[in-house]
Amino acid sequence: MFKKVLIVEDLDSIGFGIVQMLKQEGKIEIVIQSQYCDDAYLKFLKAQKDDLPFDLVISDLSFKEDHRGSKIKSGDELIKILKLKQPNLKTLIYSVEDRFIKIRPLIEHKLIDGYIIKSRYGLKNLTQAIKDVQTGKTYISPELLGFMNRKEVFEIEDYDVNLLIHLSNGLTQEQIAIHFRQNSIIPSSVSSIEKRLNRLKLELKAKNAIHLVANAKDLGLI
Amino acid sequence: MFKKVLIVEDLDSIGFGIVQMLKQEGKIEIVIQSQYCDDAYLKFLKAQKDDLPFDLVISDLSFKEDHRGSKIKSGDELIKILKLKQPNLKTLIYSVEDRFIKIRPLIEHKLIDGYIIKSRYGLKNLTQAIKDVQTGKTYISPELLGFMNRKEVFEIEDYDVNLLIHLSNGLTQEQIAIHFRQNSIIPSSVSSIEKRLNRLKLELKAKNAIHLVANAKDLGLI
DNA sequence: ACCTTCCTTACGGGTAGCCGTAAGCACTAA
DNA sequence: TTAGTGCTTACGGCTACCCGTAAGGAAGGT
Repeated sequence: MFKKVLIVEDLDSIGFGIVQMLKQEGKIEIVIQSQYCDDAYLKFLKAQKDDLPFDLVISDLSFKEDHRGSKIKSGDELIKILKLKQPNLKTLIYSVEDRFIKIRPLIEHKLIDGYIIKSRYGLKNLTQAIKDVQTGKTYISPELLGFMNRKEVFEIEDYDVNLLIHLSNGLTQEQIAIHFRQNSIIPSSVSSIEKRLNRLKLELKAKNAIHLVANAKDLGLI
Repeated sequence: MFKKVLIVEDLDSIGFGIVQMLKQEGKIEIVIQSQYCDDAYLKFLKAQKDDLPFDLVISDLSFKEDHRGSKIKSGDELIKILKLKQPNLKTLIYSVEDRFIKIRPLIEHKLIDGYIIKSRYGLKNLTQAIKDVQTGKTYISPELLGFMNRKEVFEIEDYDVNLLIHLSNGLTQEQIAIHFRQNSIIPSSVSSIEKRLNRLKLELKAKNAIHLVANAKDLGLI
């Protein structure tokens, strides 16, 4: 049974909802809440130092920037750091993000013990996830299970994403080639860039460059 | 003082958070919750029929589709219908949407009595909004106030949005022209389409068509 | 009627992108 | 060494797009 849980969630309505729910369930002794990744990190260190470490962290993925700039920008970054400090820590992500392309790396790299999509029944799924993780299992939201077995490995590398970003910023292929050459990114020739874009158009089923960038944005690639 | 409030919010964690908060405040007698626009509409009609109508509706803007298809797709649609049924109804939108281009029409058309952005302090703002609306005022989230006075009227019409959507779907200007001609949308010539796109590129500060579509997507125009 | 203005449309020259072909180069296996 | 493979690069023809110019037409004012 988890004793001490850290909730990291920027939106107060959701954080409040989770905390209230956990309190009503009444199974977890200490529930601490934080609205900033950096603040969560400090609370985590403090707890370790006081010899009262957390045994579960539930975090959102993306956090709005505000006047307090945060050094840690996202939930997966935060968890990566926390796991380094305390490898036996259990971690859950609770996020509206439902694009599998964003979620898959988190699961495959065994960064997290569960991924719950914030949905109509997200809270219910979250309580189930907590139970599963307690018994050593991994929890994946039911919406995602259908994707888990398909491997259709989108062979999209950082290079491709980089290329698409430059394209979406209005650079011509020529300009991208020059930029790549200046920054020693290979391949850098216009010809190779064309070739890459062709492959991407095939993979993302795009008719032309505009369509390609639009699809990449919809998928959350860029 | 509001007696009966309807909360329309698909994500259970948020709906739960709002309801718990209102209960703790203890100023509203009846709080009813719904996770679907269609269901909310039915509950609303039922309340009218029973002569116990709602006097405030707090709704999200966008709702995830799920196995139950909903006829009413968004919070603003819902509110539009409810206001027809009961013109004195007070309405608030509570949403993560913070792009002013999406929010402005709701405010300008006097569709809503307040807009609260779900943020770190969204719940606090929501309670303030409820108070303001009770006294006949309109509430706008502080994040938006800076934009309210600027009018820099983006002269972007449905025609332009339509055009951008076709473009983002990979149609060539030629194909769009043919489509427009077939559907009696004017102007329909390639030349006019080029001219429109030029104007849009100026307004959205885009270097080329790819950049234009990317910017339009970021702004939430398409 | 005539002119002005605004919008739509047409056309033509220059440019970026698309597509196929092929040369250059590194690495591997026979 | 030689042949084969895979990746990068170069080039040329074709298409789509970009941009300026100008003709045609509708609406409104004098």
